[in-house]
Amino acid sequence: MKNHLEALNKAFESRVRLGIMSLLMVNTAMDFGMLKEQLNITDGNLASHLNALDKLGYILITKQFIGKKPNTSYTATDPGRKAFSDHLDALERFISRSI
Amino acid sequence: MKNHLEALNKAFESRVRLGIMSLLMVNTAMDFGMLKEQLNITDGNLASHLNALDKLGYILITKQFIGKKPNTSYTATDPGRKAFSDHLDALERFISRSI
DNA sequence: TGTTTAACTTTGAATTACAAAGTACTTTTT
DNA sequence: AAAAAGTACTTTGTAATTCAAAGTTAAACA
Repeated sequence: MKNHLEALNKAFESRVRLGIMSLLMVNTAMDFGMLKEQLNITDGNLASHLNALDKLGYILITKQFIGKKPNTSYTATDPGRKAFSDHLDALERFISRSI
Repeated sequence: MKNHLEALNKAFESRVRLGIMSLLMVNTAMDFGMLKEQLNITDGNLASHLNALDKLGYILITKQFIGKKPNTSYTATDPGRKAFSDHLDALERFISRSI
């Protein structure tokens, strides 16, 4: 596929993963509950998308206890930030050619 | 889903349909062969995506003969242009909040 | 001991995407 | 006239993706 289109990252074609990554670009870290609330999806669905991003090395998962409660927090890795940023660049180039 | 994300149009989540519509925004009309060459996909795949866009009323299909050869050409309809433009706006708003 | 909370994992169903093969109709080639 | 090729599909079958719902684990609270 020509037209800058192949520069789009398949990982970010899903709205959920696009949402997760954009949240993790703005916020240095977010925990499971915060993501779930922002994205308004079921926990199983969220977990599976987080798992996909983790497998790609785009996010870092940190499990800890806050007080007595388990808390898992997610951060974008450098490769993740790079990949997302590249994707946004591709989208921007793409848009500016399409208007 | 919050964060402007629900404003994204599901029809344009696919790279192929994104590509088709962007080509039809720039070029007033394109025929099957041109689209196939630009997008570099099989004809069956292209036909099914064109069919999806047609069902949504986003493109107009015109069948004719050019010389002795059958020629089908595709144009973006006004609702199609509007929908695509709205999608790009949503993407832009989304991107500017994510960098 | 039983229930709740957090963060999953598993299951299953529905949708989507795609390549490859087949089709219809016409034209060109032999 | 018969065979091959071109255009634009449609059909078929498979693989991948997405999601909700239910089940799981482990600790904490009542």
